[in-house]
Amino acid sequence: MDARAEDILKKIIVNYILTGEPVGSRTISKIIQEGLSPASVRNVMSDLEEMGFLAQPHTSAGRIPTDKGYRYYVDTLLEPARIPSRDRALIDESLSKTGGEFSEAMEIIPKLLSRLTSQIGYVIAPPIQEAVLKHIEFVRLHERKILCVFVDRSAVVSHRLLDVEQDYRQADLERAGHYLVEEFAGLTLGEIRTRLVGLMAQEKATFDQLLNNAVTLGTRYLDAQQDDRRLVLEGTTNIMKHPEFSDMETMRRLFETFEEKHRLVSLLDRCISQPGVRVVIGSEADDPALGNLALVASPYRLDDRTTGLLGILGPTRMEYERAVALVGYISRLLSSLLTSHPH
Amino acid sequence: MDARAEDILKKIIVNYILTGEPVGSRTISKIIQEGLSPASVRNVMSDLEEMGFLAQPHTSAGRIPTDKGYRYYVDTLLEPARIPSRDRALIDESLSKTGGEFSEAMEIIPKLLSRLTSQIGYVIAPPIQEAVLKHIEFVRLHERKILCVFVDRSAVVSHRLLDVEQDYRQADLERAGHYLVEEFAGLTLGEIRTRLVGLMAQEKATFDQLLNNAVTLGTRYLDAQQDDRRLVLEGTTNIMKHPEFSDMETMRRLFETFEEKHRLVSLLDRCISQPGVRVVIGSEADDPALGNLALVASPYRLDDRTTGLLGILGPTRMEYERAVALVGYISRLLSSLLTSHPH
DNA sequence: TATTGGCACTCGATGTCAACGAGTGCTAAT
DNA sequence: ATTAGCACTCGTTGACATCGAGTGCCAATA
Repeated sequence: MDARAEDILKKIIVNYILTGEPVGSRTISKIIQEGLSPASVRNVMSDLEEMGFLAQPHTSAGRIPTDKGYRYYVDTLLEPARIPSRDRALIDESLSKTGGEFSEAMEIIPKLLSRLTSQIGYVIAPPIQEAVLKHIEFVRLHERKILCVFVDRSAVVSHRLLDVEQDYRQADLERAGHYLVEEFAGLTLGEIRTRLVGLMAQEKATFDQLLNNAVTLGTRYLDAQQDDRRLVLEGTTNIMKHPEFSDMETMRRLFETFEEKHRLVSLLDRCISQPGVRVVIGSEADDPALGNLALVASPYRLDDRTTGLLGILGPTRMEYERAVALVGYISRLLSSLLTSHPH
Repeated sequence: MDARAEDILKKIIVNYILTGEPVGSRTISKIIQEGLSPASVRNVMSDLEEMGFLAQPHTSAGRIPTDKGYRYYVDTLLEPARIPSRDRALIDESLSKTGGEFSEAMEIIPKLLSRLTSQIGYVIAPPIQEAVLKHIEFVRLHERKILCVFVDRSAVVSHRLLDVEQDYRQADLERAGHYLVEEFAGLTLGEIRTRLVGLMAQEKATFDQLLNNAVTLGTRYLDAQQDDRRLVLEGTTNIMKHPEFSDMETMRRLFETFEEKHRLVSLLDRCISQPGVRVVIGSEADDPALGNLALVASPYRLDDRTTGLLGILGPTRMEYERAVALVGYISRLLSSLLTSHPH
């Protein structure tokens, strides 16, 4: 792949992203620096097609990028874009309004991403196992039913109904909650689980009633705890604006996917490994529902752990430069907010 | 409107609901009991059109019902349908699994409605003012930030961040929470607000610190409390199955409406007044986004207050008999579960 | 040897036209 | 009051021609 071919590939992709129309040799010939005739451009295009970077919708149409073409573009040809200062101002202001409170950032960031890109914005919260205990509370609802409310350090609240065998008194439940907070506040759920298992292993008889309750209820809660990570999507309707999704049936399946959030989460999760912005294009995400969608994702750090993910989701034909720049900027900003601040 | 016209109107509507095609005079002539020629049927149809019950998509097509036609059908011609016993079994089983726990019924019922009708199912929770205090808890997050967690008797949990002027100690917060529970458990938020206002009115100096904290925080929480009612929608993608919604732009606006839930809530709220199943058809809900949608709604009772709503939302061309029967049955069943059970 | 002008060819998009048929409204006969 | 008959309407379908953007290939060119 020589420099000229790269240049032409890039121009085709940029043009196609802009217009949505297959682009022909004449168009490229006109915008190219060194005067090249359409015929020459055609030769190059033909090569690019043979290499799998371009495709023709039909014989007498121009070329459009394939997923492989986008891939090459994103990996090799992408130039870092500057974020317009008004966008940057909006981001800075919105994020500072959260006061570094993670639970609020979870709401705002997908909205921000969606609004700035006209695509779908999303955020995935860190796995629940890494939530840090701030407060836990058991409330007796009636005879055998207890509500457990868990508060994470970042003010994320989750709760769960527990069916228990015996009838606890509310006062005992409170003491159990207190005990757990005293003992485990500041630890992650994962760590707490380990400790509880350890305690369980010790001989049960040595426990006093309080301890016993606390351990039992704590374990019950952790067991009931699903392994789901909260996912917030915003701007799903934006996808309907793109003409490439005019088929109702595909559309419907796509929206069903959006509703089954866990599927999306597990898909997105695979991107979390390395830091920095990553782009997954269409078929690379081996999920048929995401047929011609691409996603731009970046992990963010919370306390020097990189466990959450944020980004955008849109048609493969999207403005990658802008998207990558925005996602990168927001994830860096969020990370710094979350680590500088007490939460 | 004589009996024969009614009969014909009904047959047209039933047929149209079934097939989705405009229905012509021949079709009706064939299925009518007393032999009537197509020509006679045409005369009646012409009258019905003049009266505004039917319309023609174009001159050489059959007739389709207008909103007014559906209205007449629903009000006058609808015969109570029996619910297939397998559906009934499914409903009974699903609802009994909730154990009468309202918070769980909120999840299950819209799914049930959506699944049984292939439309959109929804439930609106009672207004927050009527929530009955079971437990309240204040958690100090940091200096000026407090998290308030509220638990309703039906295990519905809601929470809110409060910015406060002074730095409370966690122990004080706990005592304040306790005090509120002791004093006000079993009262609705509305009632509690009244009492708190009363307490505030008494001379502040007479309060001890504990009381003072409790009153202040309680009031702060109630003030921060938005007046939003929780709405759960399920099966929104079902709407895409219907050919009458093939236009992407309309579709997009519709889905945006679904996302702005408060708009839907206020729309649905208007139906809450009288008991029993109600049907609102298309234009009657003066919201352009719901263009050719109809909704079937029934309030349900929680403790002899009828304040929640449940039902389905679908195209005006829907099986009203089935829908009305299902919504009625489920709302009656839910009401009885919620009043017989301790929650 | 790389580039380019020229040219035949492909194929979707657009438009026109006729045939079809489902359905209507009207009128005159029953 | 009902209905058979008939002319009329109008969306749908398919055939066909035209247009034009774009291609592939080849021979000429620098």
